[in-house]
Amino acid sequence: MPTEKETILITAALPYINNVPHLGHIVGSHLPADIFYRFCRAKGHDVTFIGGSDEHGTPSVIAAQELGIPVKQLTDRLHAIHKNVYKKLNISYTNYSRTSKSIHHEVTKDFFKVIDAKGVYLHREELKMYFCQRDSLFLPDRFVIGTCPTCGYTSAYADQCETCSTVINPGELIDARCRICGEIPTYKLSPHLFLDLEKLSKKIDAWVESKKGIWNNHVYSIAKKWIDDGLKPRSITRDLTWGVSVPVPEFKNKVFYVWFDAPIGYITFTKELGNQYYERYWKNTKSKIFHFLGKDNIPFHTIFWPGMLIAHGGYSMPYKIVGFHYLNYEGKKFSKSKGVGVFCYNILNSDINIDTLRAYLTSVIPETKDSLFQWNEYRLHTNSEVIGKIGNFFNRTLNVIWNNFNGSLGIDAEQLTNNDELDRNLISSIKTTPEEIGKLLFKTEFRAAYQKMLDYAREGNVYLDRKEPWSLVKKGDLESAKKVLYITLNLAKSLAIVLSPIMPTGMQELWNNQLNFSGSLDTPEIWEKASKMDISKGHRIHKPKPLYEKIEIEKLEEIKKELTKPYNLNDLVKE
RNA sequence: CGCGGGGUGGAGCAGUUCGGCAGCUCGCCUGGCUCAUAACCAGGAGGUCGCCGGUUCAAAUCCGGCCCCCGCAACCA
Repeated sequence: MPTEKETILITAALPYINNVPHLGHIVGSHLPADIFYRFCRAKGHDVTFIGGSDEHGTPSVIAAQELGIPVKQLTDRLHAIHKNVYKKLNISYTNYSRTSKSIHHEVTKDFFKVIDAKGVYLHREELKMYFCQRDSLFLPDRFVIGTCPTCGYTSAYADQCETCSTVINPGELIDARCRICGEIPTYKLSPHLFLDLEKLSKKIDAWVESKKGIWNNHVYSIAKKWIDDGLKPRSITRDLTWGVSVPVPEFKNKVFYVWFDAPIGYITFTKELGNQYYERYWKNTKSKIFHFLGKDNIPFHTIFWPGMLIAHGGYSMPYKIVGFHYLNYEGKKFSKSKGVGVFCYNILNSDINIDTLRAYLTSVIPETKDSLFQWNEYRLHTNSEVIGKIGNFFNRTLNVIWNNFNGSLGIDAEQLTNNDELDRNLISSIKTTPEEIGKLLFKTEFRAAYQKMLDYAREGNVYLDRKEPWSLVKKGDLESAKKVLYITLNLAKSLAIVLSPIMPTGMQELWNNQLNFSGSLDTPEIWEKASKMDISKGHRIHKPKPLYEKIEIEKLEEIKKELTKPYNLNDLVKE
């Protein structure tokens, strides 16, 4: 039965480019989005996967300034690193772009102009801001440092003290000075544009309400709570030069707030692929847009971004906001400043197996609460689950066929007569399990789906142990042995397909070089084949060999050392 | 009393809607088996279900109070 073909756009949260990504970023959006994308493609949906670097905003400007380089150089360099890291991890973006591109500036301005022309959802307000006379620049709060009125920390920001976490109100900071030049800033009025979320509140609420049961509970609750607390107008402009300039004469020296321009990137990066993509996903009420992101991003994707879309009125609304919790590292938080964690820059030069890393990470995707990355768990997972259960099943099936039947069984499903209960159970499992796994994946329940894949492999192992085809061969009962192996060979084919979204490289190698099937596991609608017993009579496999290497403790130490090596941002962006 | 999510053997989770012997996978120990990169089978150790109190024949589950972790708190993104 062919499933209904859906039109699906998948996005992973745009990583903010003031540093290199760590594993928490990978597991919290890029990886699940990629698994989902690969699954949807295999299922035959019309699907596209986009993302890109979020380059604008104060933190990049400050980071660049501290390194003494132009901000463009910083983001050029970091964008390249991000792009390479995702490629290395087999994150198969259809388009991984960046917000500094001119097309994005145009799309953002157009988006703004449509809202502006309606004259309903935007208004201006004067804000009292720090202003540096020497730089003749309004200073965002993070550009102003001074002494915290609560704890006396001398490098506190104007909005919040990093040491004692106190929120500092405008004007309270002692000895305020410009972070760029050290000058004592004045305080003066600056006009800004605001998006009136209060006015949009009812519509946002109705939309959120319609997502009950589709979104995960915590995503729905967070959105609902924000609305119940009362939405307030939010400024969408900043006194910076790095960003998308505001196409209004009065605001010509300002840029859009990064949180205004960044989500519009989802539209830009689709449009970049061609107008037909843009029309199909963003101008089509039937398209389903899935946003994958970490929990810190939930309010922005459930409130602010939909508010923008409603105010604009001309685009499809997101279908599902898939929010994840955080991954911790060996019991601590990932921290770039403290050097805790795995920094993906190191992955570029590492020979760590990407499939097994992806598999372990899938098993700890923080779907319902924060979870833990632990090196030894990675080793154990690889050795006992990926190799012991999955790899071993492939290996023993293929080896027995190779060693005793010269790689070809010479039968097909027609010859499966006189099946006993064990045979019937496994055959029935092949017919139904891929669909069950698919349902879980479509519901973005990745851990449960992966667990089912492992159980599926286990079923094959148990069947082999019960049937002992190697003993049947010894006894001379070749017909029975062939039957058993024909069923397990079909299971192997099925497993390769369902596992491919998580372990794309190894499964593809198995598919072509060992199972000896042609073509790619990316082929649309290949998922249907996973529930078929359709291997032909004359099919001949190739010589089997192990797909993955076991990780010994010494090897683990080596990988760990390599991947946790501290890096110097300065060296990465200046070379 | 700011809000939300979470707290169940070492790890990841299910069970809480609607109370009924605390379960699954991995790890650890013992034994069996062996085609395979040691899978599978049998057995075992390991838990105050965050804490305190209440309701009940019976509480992980219902009620009240509290603690801890994480995120958010709108000019950090």
